[in-house]
Amino acid sequence: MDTRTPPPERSPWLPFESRRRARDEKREAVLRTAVQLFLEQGYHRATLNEVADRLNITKPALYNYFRSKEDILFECWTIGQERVEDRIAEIAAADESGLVTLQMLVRAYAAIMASTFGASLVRFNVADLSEPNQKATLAGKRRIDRAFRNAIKQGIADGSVKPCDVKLTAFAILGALNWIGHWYKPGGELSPEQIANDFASRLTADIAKRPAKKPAEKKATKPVRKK
Amino acid sequence: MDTRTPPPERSPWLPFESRRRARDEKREAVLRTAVQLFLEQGYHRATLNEVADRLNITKPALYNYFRSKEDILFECWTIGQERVEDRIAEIAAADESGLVTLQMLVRAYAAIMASTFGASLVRFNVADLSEPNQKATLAGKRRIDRAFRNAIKQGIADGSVKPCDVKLTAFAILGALNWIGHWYKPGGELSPEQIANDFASRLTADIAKRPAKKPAEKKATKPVRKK
DNA sequence: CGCGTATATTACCCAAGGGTAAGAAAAAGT
DNA sequence: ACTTTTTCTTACCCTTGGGTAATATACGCG
Repeated sequence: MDTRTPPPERSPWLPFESRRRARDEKREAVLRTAVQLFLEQGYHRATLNEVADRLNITKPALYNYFRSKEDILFECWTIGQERVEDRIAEIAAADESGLVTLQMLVRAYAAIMASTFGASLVRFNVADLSEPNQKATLAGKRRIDRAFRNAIKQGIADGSVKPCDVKLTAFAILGALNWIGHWYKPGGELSPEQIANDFASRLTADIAKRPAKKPAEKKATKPVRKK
Repeated sequence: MDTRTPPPERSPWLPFESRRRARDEKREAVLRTAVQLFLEQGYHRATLNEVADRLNITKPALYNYFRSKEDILFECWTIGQERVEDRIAEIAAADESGLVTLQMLVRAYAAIMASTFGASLVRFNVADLSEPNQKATLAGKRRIDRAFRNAIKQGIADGSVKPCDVKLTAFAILGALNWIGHWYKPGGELSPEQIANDFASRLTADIAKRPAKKPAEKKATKPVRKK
C-alpha cells in the first residue's frame, strides 16, 4: 500500500527530505510543473491539486508563491515572452542587414517555440487571463510582430529583401513559427536547432533578394547561452 | 427596466413568436451561436446558459439537440473538418499538377480558416474532447496533413515542385494557414478571398519550379459556391 | 376535440475545484 | 531554549456551471 511512484520531475520538495532550498528555486519549480501540466491537459483541466501533487506538496502551499491560478498562468506566459524579447534585443543590437536580421529572428523564435515556456505563448488562451494581463500579452505580441515587420521593412530598404506586403509576409512567417508550438514534441526526430535552422532559410527563401543561400550559422553546434 | 437588447443574431426562437421551424435549423442555430461564443470567450468560460440566452431559450432546451457541452464542441469541429475535407476531395478530383493542386489546397484552406467553423479547427483545445473524439480529430488532422504532403510529393514527382523536405514544408505551409484562424477578424481590411489568393502564391513561391507566377484564378470574382 | 409526441420551462442536484482559515512544523533569529 | 517568521497541512467554504427530474406548453393527427 505504500509503493508510491516517484514524482515525474525532480522536485525541491523531496518527501521526508530536506526542504531548505531558496524560495525562488521553488517558485520556478512550481512554474515548470504548471506549464507542463497546462500544456498536457489544458489550463482548465489541470488542477492546482495536481500541480501540487507532482511537487510533493499540497495545494495551499502553492499560495505561498502565487496569488492565484491565473497568476501562475500569466507568469508562464511572461517567462516565454521575456525569452523572446531578450533575443530580439540581442539581434537588434547586432545591426545586420534586414534579411539577416529576419533570419536571425526566425531562428531564435523557432528555437524558443520548441520549448515549454515558448509554446505557452501560443497554446494558452488569452481569454483565461484577467483584463490587465490580457492587455500585457497583447502588447507583447505586438512587440514581436513589430520586430519581424521592422526587419522586413529594413530589408526592403537596404535591398536585401524583395518588395512585398510587409504585414502579410510577417503573418505568414510568424504563423509557420507559432505552429511549431503546436506540433513539436521533445522526443521527435528533429532537434529544436535543426528546425530553427531549416525554418530560417525556408521562411525567407521567397523574399530574399540574393539566390537564397542558407543564412550564416555562426557556431551552429554550440549556440551561445546568454547570461 | 424593460429595454431589453435585441439578440445579437437572428434566432429561430423569436420571443412570443412562431417556433415551428424544423429541428435541423435549430440545431444549426445552436451550433452557430455556440462556436461564436466559444471563440469569443473560450470553451470553458462560455456557459451553456449564455448560449441559451442568446437564442432566447433556456439551458435545458439545448439538451433536446445535444447530449452534452462537449458534444456541441465536437460538432463545431466536425463541421469545420467536413468543409475542409469536401474541398480536398474536390481538388483531388480536379487532378491537376502537384503544384497547382497544392495552390488550390492552400487557397481553399485559407478561406475556410477565415470562417467561424474553420477557426474552430485550430482554436479549440483537443484536451477538452472525450478520448474517442480526440482520436477523431487527430485522424482528421492527419488526413489534412496527408493531402498537403501528397500534393507536394506529387509536385516533386511531376516536376512542378522543387525537391524539398516534404514534412517540414507541409508544416510550414499549414502553420501559416492555421494561424489565420487566430488573427483573422471579419471586419478587417482584407477579405478571406484576398488572403486566400495571396497565401496561395506566397506559400508556394519558394518551392515552385517555374518562376512563381500567380496560381490560376478561375472565376476569382464569383467563386463557385458548392451545393 | 382529445391524445400522443416533441419541445421548453422551472426548480433543483451535485461534483469539481479555486481559494481561505487556523494551526502544526520547520527554520531562523536571539 | 524560547520566540518569531516562514512554510506547509488539514479541514473547510462556496461559487460555478454542467446536467437532470418533473412538469408545462405547443404541435400534429385522427
